[in-house]
Amino acid sequence: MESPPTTTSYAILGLLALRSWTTYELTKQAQRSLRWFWPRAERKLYDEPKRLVTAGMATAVAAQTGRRRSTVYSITEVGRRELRRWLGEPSAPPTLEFEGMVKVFFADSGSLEQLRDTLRAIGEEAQRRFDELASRAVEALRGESAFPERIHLSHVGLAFHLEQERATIRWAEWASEQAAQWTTTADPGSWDAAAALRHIIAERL
Amino acid sequence: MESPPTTTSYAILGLLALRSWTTYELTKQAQRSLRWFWPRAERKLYDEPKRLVTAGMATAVAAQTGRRRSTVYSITEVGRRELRRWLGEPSAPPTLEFEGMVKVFFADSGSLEQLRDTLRAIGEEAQRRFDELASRAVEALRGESAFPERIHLSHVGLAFHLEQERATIRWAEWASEQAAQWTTTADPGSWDAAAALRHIIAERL
DNA sequence: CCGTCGATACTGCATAGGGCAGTATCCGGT
DNA sequence: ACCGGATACTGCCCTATGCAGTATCGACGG
Repeated sequence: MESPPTTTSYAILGLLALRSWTTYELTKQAQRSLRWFWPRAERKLYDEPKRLVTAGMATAVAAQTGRRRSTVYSITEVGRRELRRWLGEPSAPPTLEFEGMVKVFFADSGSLEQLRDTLRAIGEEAQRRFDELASRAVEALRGESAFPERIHLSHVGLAFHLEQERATIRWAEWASEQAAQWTTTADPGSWDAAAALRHIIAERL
Repeated sequence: MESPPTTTSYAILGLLALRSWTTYELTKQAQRSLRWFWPRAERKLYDEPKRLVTAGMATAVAAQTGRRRSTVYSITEVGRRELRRWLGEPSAPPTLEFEGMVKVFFADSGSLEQLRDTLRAIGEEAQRRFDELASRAVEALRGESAFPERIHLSHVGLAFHLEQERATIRWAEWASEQAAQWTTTADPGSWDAAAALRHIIAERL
């Protein structure tokens, strides 16, 4: 690895610390767990383990299923040490990419109907994600987790994401109610901005 | 523009729909407003308006301050139409990149102290962002906004982000309390996973 | 026994995006 | 006359995404 390891490198390294995986398994696992807080395209997850091997943080063992080759990656002692060290480093602030919110923010270039649809879609998507997380939680309660010895860590993660999605669902409902009082997207009419804002600020702290 | 416009293209187009800007002003404005839901590096914001011009959605006018050149970009009628059309299209689901959460998720490869520090840093960062958003809200209440006719839209956005940060602050506190009960990062000891999870699920819905 | 389909197991390529360094100029204050 | 901060960008290298393409394997149906 000529260039220094990225957060993605350490995310993959973290998965290798749990057990050895083929790249294919690694991509599936990343979809299941990492997706929520470190989403990466499958394509990238095929490159990253190779970099870890170059850096001495992982080893690759070629496997065979009939004529089909596959590669099993495992963490090395160097890798464990590096991972441990990284866990003590300061983190980059979280970043959110939210296309729906871009549409809400520029809603005055479109119609009230478009805004309503955007808000509904945001709420529905959040509900879908909430349900997925909730069913993951229920599975864990039934002991159907892949790493039962790690449920304390997946629980705190789950709690965060459930909170986020729930906040989004409630916000989308509130925003729809507000927008319903507007004359057009560019003119809120008699809608009381100050009252709405006071409500927002009072609600928290 | 040979390749089709991206969400970033439309985000810039949205800003141009408000008024004309030099690229420099555009980057500052994007830092202020778009950063919260569509963060992009300054570098990218210098390229994007050129693409809009190529696509016929904006025009560039060269300006001069003494010997220093600058470019003022404005939206075209085609641009307004395109923006309006885009507002009616379905959006990509939101994605979150949260390095701190990667560290929490893999905390069992490190020490309890590292986990405590990570959770504290997450909470502090969320508090900082909350304060920044809150002061933005207070400015708006005092009528110090750059686009007073658009406060209804910035308010709904502000409400969302305040909610998110507040949820993060509360979660970081809760997670710290949970972690304080664990023996090590790999062993929660007598900590009751099921109780914690029921608490999480009961809390919402 | 053969075809198909979904899962496994990748690679190449074009483009978007990030981060950092570098190059200027302008303006206000000391 | 000089300095520092704001204005106004560009080049370069690397990360990351998305999509298409190439195979093989195993199960199931006809």
